[in-house]
Amino acid sequence: MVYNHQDIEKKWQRFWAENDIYRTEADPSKPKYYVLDMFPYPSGAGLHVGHPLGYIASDIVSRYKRLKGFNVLHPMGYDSFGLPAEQYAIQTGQHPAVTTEENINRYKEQLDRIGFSYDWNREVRTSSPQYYKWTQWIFMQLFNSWYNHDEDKAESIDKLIEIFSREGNKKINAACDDDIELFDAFFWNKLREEQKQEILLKYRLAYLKESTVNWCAQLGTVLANDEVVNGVSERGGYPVEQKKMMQWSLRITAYAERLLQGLNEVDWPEPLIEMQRNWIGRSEGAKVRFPIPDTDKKIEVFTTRVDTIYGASFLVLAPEHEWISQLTTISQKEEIEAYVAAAGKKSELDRMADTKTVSGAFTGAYAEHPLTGKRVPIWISDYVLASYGTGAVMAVPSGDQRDYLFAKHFDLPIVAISDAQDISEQADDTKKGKYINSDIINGMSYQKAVATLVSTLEEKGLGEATINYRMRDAIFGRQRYWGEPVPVYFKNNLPYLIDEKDLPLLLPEVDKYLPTESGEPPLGRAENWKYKGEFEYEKSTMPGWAGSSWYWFRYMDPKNTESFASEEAIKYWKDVDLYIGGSEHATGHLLYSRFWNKFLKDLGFHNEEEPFKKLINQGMIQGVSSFVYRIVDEEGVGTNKFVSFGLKDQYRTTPIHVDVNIVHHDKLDLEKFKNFRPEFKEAEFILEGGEYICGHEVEKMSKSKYNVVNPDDIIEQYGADTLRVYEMFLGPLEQAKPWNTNGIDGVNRFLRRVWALFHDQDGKWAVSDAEPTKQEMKSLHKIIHKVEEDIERFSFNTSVSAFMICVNELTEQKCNKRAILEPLLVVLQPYAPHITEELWAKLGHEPGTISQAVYPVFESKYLVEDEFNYPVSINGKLRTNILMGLDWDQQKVEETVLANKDIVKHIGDKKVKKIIFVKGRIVNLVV
RNA sequence: GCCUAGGUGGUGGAACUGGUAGACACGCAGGACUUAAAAUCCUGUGACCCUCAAAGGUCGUGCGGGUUCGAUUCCCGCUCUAGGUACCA
Repeated sequence: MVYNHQDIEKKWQRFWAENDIYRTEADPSKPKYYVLDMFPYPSGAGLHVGHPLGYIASDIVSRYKRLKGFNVLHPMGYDSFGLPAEQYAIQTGQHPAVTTEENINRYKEQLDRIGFSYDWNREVRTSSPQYYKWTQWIFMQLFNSWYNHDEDKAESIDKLIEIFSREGNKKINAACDDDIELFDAFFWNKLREEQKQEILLKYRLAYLKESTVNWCAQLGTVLANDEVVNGVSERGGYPVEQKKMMQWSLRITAYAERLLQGLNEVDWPEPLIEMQRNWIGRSEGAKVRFPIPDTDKKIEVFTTRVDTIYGASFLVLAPEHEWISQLTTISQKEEIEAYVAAAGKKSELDRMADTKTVSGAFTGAYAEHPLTGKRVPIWISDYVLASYGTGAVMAVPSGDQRDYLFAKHFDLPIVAISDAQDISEQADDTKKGKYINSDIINGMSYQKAVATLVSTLEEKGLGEATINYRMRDAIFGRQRYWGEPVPVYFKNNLPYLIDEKDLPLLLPEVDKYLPTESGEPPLGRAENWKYKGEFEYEKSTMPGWAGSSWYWFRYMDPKNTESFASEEAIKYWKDVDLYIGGSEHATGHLLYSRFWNKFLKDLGFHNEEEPFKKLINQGMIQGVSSFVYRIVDEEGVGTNKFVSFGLKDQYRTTPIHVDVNIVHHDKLDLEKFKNFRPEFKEAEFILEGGEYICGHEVEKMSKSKYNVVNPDDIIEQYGADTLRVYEMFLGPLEQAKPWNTNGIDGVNRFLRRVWALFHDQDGKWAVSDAEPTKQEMKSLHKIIHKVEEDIERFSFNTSVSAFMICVNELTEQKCNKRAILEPLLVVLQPYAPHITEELWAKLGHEPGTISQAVYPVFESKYLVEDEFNYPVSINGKLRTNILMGLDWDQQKVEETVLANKDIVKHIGDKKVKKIIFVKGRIVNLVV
């Protein structure tokens, strides 16, 4: 019987589903292992061959860990709220829920064909009310919490109210809005309910505030910082402008320090950790206040170089700074207003593109230098960003290149502050040398100067050491339809949570998915949509990342109606041991998830500071586009003649993308090409060696480039097992690589050889119960050891190679012995589950047990000692070229060889060709 | 500019803590089976030199140095590629 992948794979996939083979239950008698894939957004295009790469890797790890006796949680679900379904709904009127359902079904079908070991009983969909009920519920907890910096955790808002009514807010060290005013208990207790709510809103972790947001007019919504890339929207690439709006935000900045510290305890790729560090952007420095004479105002600046304070010859405010209009003198009013208006009109993109030209305007006002008391002019310029620090800087032209250019341009004083500085051509930010022109720190070194200045400023009440973070609070509202409704209603213009009993707050039906005529979000179209028939609901919905910020908890207990996951389930499954997904989520999903995880920990729902202990970024699989070369006539018009790649230089040609599915090994299938597009029906070809050879190029996989390879086609032709093994064989998991099918035949051949081991030349089942030879045992144990080692370090490509070697060796030895083949199937099962299931069942085992049961293959009794261990090199460390990885007694071997230096001819059964000595030590044995 | 990762045959890639560089696979060449093709199997395959052959030699992991008995691996400088990030004070 030949290996028929189509029948075998269908048969086992059905068997697994019908018998619920991969069902997982919490089982305290077994150690748990949680393997998570970043769940997909089910787009209309379906899966291409790049998507399953990470899923295959995680599936291999899952199956392997099961074999090792772990209780493995390996779920899959859908991040099913999102823009494309809504855009489609706007165009067609089709409800996004319908589109989403269809797409999910298609995804499920495609995923099932690859043979994953997901427990589909645990599937989650972020857009289902049973799921988003709990997303809303977590939002309510955020609304009901504040961040206590003294305890370094989130606490209930009730506790805050209690403190307010007892002693006001003077002793509170909270994460809050920066316009807080201090009050005592007496003041608080006298306030009306609305006034209290207004103040509390400034402390809540989910809060509503007038803030500058990234507004994308084309998408009709605001975007979070991580959703804006290079000044345009991440989705669609539309322009984004700054706009002031009342917006829901999450106070993620309260967690900045913990988010940073947590990075030290996770096992993540270094680039990703670095990205998050940069995004959080911690910088140590000082806040310094420059008083404005004749007022009680002080301009606060943030600087990382207080030591240069004596070189501060002017202040610069961002054009958006809120005091500008008050500061500006009458004579400067016109100029300033013109500048502010011009800066406001500039898009983020323009502002970034033009960093060379120096521009700015003088307000006419002066501040007082906090240490020298000298008059310091106040300027505005767009090189100062409103969103960073305090939106104002003290300009030190001698130490900062931007300040230097500004000073040169507007002829402002440049004061050297160190004797080691060279400021003739440009600013010099050296910390070396002795300070000059710097009064109290003259002659000091950097460290001492900073300490002296900070204490002096603190004494005067004009500054203090501080830590500034680049990260901003996360804008949480979206003016969209297809997202979770925010469980909030308004009374007297103030937000209140709906009753927990009323969760989930269902997404209402609307007639169209567009904003209302009055500019309200689509939910404004819902008729009679009022809380208790009376109060207006919040009309914006949650952003795409809301549902994905806690989903790994839901998999632990997906059907729970009492809580987001039961205490027992969380206690057992704890956290994600291995998380596999793309690096594009570095500053979005992965940051927000860590934030929600820490928040839920603070509330006592679990005990893990970090949700994802180990994380792997699978590399992107790019497409390889194929080209045919159409001959162009004198006028430059394309003919219907196509010339093969090697001969194209003899003609005038234009390259045309051709569907990669009709090209194999760069050779074009001429008949299929003629049917590719009607215009090619009568195509003629100039061949080389009887073949038409195509050119190729690596590009991103996309429909328009005809280079999308669909896993279904590969599975149809070669089978899911081949696809799985081949994707692993392609190269290191974390590396980006182009898809090509050039090597797939080799992998397919390997699987057929596995099949052939169990059959004789006529294709009849032929497995013997004979005792294996030492040679055969050696081949087997090499692979067992190698697979274990490779999976532990996520080096899947090398174990595929090892499998090939193993099968070649066994084939050569004509080994058809059960004692060898049975364990071989077990270790191969994670990579190729279908073919191994089939052979496993034929060996007389209960179907399904291979992927379910713990098999003692990895236990030591299967590892035979000593006799397989041959040293190859001896020098403190061992290399085993003959046998991979098995331990051997180094000292013993070394002693033996040294004692018999002249007569050693064999080690084990290997002939020693050469003993290499260096300085009397054996460095290497050539065998 | 800054941060991070990387540069190995015709190709994808091995070489895990410094120890025979190029495993495994693709491709290519030759052969077997076949009327023929496909499939399958066998042999060869880094470059160069030498040899009828066996054998042997030299060079070789982006470039230039260094440490070492020995470097793809460690150190210094440069260069190129990919990803991230940027008036962040």
